[in-house]
Amino acid sequence: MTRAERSDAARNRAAVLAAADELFATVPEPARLSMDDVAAAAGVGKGTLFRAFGNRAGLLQALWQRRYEPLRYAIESGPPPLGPETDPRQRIAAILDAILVVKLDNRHLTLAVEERSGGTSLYEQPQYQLVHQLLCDLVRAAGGGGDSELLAHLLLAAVRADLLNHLASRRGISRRRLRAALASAVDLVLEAADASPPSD
Amino acid sequence: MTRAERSDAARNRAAVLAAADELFATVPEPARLSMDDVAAAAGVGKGTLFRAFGNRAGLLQALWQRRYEPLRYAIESGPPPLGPETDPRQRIAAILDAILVVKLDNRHLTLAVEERSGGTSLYEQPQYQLVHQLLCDLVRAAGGGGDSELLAHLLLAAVRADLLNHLASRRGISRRRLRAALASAVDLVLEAADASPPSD
DNA sequence: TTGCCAACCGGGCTGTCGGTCCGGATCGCA
DNA sequence: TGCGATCCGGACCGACAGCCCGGTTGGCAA
Repeated sequence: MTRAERSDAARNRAAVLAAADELFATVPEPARLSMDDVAAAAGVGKGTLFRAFGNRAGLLQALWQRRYEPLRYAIESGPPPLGPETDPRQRIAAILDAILVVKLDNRHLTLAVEERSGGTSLYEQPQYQLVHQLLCDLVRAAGGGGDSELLAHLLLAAVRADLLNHLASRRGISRRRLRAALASAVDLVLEAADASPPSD
Repeated sequence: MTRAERSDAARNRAAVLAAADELFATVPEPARLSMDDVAAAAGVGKGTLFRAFGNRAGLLQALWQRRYEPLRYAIESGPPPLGPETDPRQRIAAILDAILVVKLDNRHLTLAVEERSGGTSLYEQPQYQLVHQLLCDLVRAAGGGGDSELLAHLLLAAVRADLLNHLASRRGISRRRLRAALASAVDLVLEAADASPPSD
């Protein structure tokens, strides 16, 4: 049984989240943003920061979760095209498009979140595994005859933060073009998967 | 004009390459392999190591280049299916398959190479840009009607080192299954791109 | 063979950063 | 108002990339 958080702890936690959010939005290179920076910006000691979030990854997870929460909810129990009542193929496209947009809107943060740090890679994060599992099911439901598990990984590889960041920030490719290309690619893969029946 | 390397420098350079190759092949977590470790294993001072390769990224590049060289040569001027005389669509498949295999055979090394370190991401490496450019051209030549530049990025995203490492090492997925899934995915994308004529 | 100097060697040193620690302050309940 | 559990904060630690510089060595010229 975890006891309720003391009021000062809650206050500090909120201050850290706010300051970190602000920092990640403005800083040019998220990897260069140190925990000391965050603590200083939040007007809080480093110890406080680490007690509240465990480690850097924990802080990043907390930040990302707040950003991702609305989308997660929309996918789990919202109306079409994200919600469960949608045709699988359209839902896959809608979900990937939504993820693309959220990641673009939070480039630096997602970049930091997906950064390999410690021993944990992107693929071990529960966030990733959840989406992957969902996509797996949807691909199967959409009649994909191939290796749905790996295909789901490939779909998600298309919206990796560093790729998006490179294309959008470094190369200056417009959001519209990115969305169009992703939609087209997804469409092609699923369309074709549907056209060719399972071989065994 | 760069002067020729002194013989002791060449010897040390070779010792470092050999030792590092060995280390990256055996170590479980390449990110944990420090420059001190490499220097010690090579029986060389750290200063020597940094003078020879500039920084960690330089060492990794040198190691990777040696591994990648044969493939690069085969692609640039070898016989089919990798060489220039191949039908574009088959060549794309062959190149991606070959890259997949090389990366699987040098998991830890490629993992370290593609690790984002300093300010440079995978997408800024000349190695990547070369392959990307080639794939671009091939996709166009294969009659892809869509955004060939972005499509080439998506194809390469399918063989990212951390994805492969996760699937092969962590999840224990067989090489055969990986190759089959990749081939199938590539085929689907190109097949479909070919079937649907350019929209504008 | 010898002398000379530029190139090279090596490992100690620095700066940075994630993470820990613990004495002191604070909260909240009785 | 008293008291203990909880929390605060910044000094501290270990790890690591990269720099520095006094000492050494290779290789050319005389």
